[in-house]
Amino acid sequence: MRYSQTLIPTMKETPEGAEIPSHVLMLRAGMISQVMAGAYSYLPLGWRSLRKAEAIIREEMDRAGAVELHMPALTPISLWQRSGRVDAFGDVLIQFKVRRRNQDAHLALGPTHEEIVTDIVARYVNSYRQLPITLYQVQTKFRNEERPRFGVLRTSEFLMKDAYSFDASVEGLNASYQRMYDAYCRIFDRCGIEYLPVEAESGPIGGDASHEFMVPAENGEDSVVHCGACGYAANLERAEIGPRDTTASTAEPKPLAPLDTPGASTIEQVTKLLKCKSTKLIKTIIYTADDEPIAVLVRGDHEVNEAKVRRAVGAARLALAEPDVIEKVTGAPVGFAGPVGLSIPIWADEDVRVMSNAIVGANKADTHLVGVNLERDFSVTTFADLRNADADDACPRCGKAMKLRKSIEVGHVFKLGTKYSEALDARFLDDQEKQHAVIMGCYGIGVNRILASLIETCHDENGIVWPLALAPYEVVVSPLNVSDQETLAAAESLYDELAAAGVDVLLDDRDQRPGVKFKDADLIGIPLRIVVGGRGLKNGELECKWRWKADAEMIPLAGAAETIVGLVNAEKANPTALGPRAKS
RNA sequence: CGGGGCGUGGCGCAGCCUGGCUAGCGCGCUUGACUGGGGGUCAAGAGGUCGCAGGUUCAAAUCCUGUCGCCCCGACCA
Repeated sequence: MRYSQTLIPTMKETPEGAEIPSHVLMLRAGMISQVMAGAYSYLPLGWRSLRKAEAIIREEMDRAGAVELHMPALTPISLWQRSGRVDAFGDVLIQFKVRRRNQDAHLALGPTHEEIVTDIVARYVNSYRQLPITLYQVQTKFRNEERPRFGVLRTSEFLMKDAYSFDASVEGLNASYQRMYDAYCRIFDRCGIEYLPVEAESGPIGGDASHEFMVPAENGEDSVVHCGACGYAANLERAEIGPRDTTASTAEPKPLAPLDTPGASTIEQVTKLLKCKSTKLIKTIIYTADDEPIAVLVRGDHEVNEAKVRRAVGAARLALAEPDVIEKVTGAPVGFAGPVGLSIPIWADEDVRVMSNAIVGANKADTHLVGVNLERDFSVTTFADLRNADADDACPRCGKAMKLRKSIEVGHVFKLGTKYSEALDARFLDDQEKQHAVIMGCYGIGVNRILASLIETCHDENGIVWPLALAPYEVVVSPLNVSDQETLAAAESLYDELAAAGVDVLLDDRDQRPGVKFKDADLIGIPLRIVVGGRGLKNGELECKWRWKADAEMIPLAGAAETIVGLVNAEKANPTALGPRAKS
């Protein structure tokens, strides 16, 4: 492509409103253009990169035996009603009515496609002989995000690769899941992304049923814990916590005493009022577990993990108790609950075991108790791991301290089970003529997020540093002075040869000063830059520079195309791009 | 949904508090000349309903009210 004939509106300045590197650089490099909050046009350069990511995904999906199809973004609301997800999605589901033959057709834009694909399988797959099968598509998804943000990272319309596996047995599901998991690793490896497959909350299926593929990045919206020693990684909802600090306090037990704390109903207010650390408080939260009230205790600086509580208690349903239940159980308004004198089951996180002279709610309005001690003042029904993991918690595998890392979720694999196949009647007959619901898995990749997370971790002060795999163009040929016939002719013939050899090459044929061309090439991050200038031509040489290297090297003009093709192929085969280390 | 910020040529900003000449500056753009290895110089230009609506005033980019849009923090996120 000739630079003069495409549209690459680079910007010297950062548009107002863009703050994180991927957003700033995608705008400045002329890759995207905002249409409204949460919706972007992909300009030619951005579109090329997006298509490269898509192509890698397709190749690896196909290699893993998945079959591509294409479903509509437009869907009937009835499908979502059948699965019960109209309510589950709430306002996130974009729905509307259109007039058709004087009737209202109630439609929704697909936020994901479990219902649609399951309906297809329900229609056409009836026998175990047709299983297993994995179907996938690359499709635009629509979600009415409460708050679109961070450029292309969270938008209301985005490109997603979604795959769905259908199996006749749990063993089959496990095999399909593993194939997708492996394919995901290959995809992100090929994209040059540094990623972490983490254990994720798996919902009712339990077990090893869900992994998220996370890219550690400062501006990520999610947090994962990661053990640098053994590699254990999990999202906060899922992370187990290793051995706790069991050193009992040596402090002399103080007498139990009430204290007036008017209006202080939150941990923050209490710590401010009493000028104490939140680690001295015991947070008492009343839940209803299958409609029975229970109290859950965690240290003041910790957060209750509802999934852990639900599993520990063995409840099907767990919810924060309604205010009237809390008042009935504790005798106090919300914010003053405490374990002393409670008559409902008390579940406590392990860390509560070693607390002494704690501060708790007094089960009385505007009052807290100080000098509270386990056994003497209250007892706990059961101790368990009930809280979210945090930085410096011990790794459950090796016991070393874990780190908390902000991350971007780029992929998610999930064993679904029969939730949708049952709701939408996707059943098959086994070889005994017995009918079963098809067992499903679903696997998503945010294509836009691949680009954003790559840029987020691979840029320097001059711009994007693309790996060859995702770069919109692999090579840019820059004649420094296009009004010099010799320079232009040399650049054009090199450009023709490279293009003929199948290299994605951009010819910067603009009548611009060298500085402008260099700055733009760096900003848009083309991996290999070939400079055709009078200085080199005199010696029969071209300058050749990788975006991620500090220095250029000279190559002979004669046979330059072959040399460059060789360099590109070598880089493709064995990437040396600095990756995240290029970060400024 | 709670909190905060911003809307002024294509882009980035100043002006607003304390109302008053023809609304400025940088970048970009057009034309010409010079220049030609890291966003060059000179000259001449084009381009703005100051987000929108209403109000106050002799007079509104500036003050008041409403409204729309965008961004950030938090809550939420199959």
